[in-house]
Amino acid sequence: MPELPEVETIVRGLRAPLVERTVTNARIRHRALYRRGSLTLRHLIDRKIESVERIGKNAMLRFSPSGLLVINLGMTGNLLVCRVDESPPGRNPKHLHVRIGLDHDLEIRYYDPRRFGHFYVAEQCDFATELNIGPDPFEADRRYLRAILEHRGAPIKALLLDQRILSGIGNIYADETLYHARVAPLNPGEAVARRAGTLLTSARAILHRAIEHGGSTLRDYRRHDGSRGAYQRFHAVYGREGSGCQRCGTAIRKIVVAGRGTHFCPRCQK
DNA sequence: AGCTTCGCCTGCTTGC
DNA sequence: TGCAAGCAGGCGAAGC
Repeated sequence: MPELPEVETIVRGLRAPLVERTVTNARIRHRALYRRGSLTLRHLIDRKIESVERIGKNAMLRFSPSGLLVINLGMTGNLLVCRVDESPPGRNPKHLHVRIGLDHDLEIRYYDPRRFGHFYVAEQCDFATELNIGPDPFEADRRYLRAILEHRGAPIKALLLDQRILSGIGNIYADETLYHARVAPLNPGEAVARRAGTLLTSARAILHRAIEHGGSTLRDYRRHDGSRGAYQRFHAVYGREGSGCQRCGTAIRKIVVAGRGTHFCPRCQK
């Protein structure tokens, strides 16, 4: 489940091999991989990759003279760059859904077992309205978050997962952020609005440290070169139900919030 | 409008 | 051992 740290890691790895490359051809196996309103990948042929960026949990390529490609990796999406005739180890060809041919005999490959990912091609795009991407925790400030939380009654866990409010946080880092901030996941937004600054500080600390470790690899996620992230070793609550809280020893509990498995310490998160 | 639930999708785990 | 059911969840759509 690639979240901000995983996508940031992938994007950093793809930048050097991709910038200045020109698209020569493109094949996509399922039209359903396009997000609603997207142009086709063919629109990008003969355009040159100008930059490789991260927007929330999405990888984005900007092209010259114009155009952009936003890739959402869903839960199990994988991006890599390789030679056209190469078959990377550990990747099942039946999950290869998109190939974008480049000059220098390179190509971008998109593997995705569950096909929850989406491609979006456009000349330009308003991320907030067209793609539901708000500021990420490094861009947002305390006042912004507080103003939104103040009049929301949904559990803070659900609000942290809402990409329109803050982008980049998924299930793992929502739980880790709430633990770090000592905020209980079922607290309504309005009840924790005062703690918006703490939440942002915690999110940044968690995300920053995860990026330093190349993200978390649970099963499918791999870095652009096929290696695994290491941050899963530092998870304080995610996937640790039943074991002791690192701060107080109380057993970590797992409940369902907003349809997601939610892990927290019932004693030190209030 | 805000909140919750559902469905997409398939590999892995669990239970009989 | 083998098979079916259950579980995982990002995100958009539907329902309330």
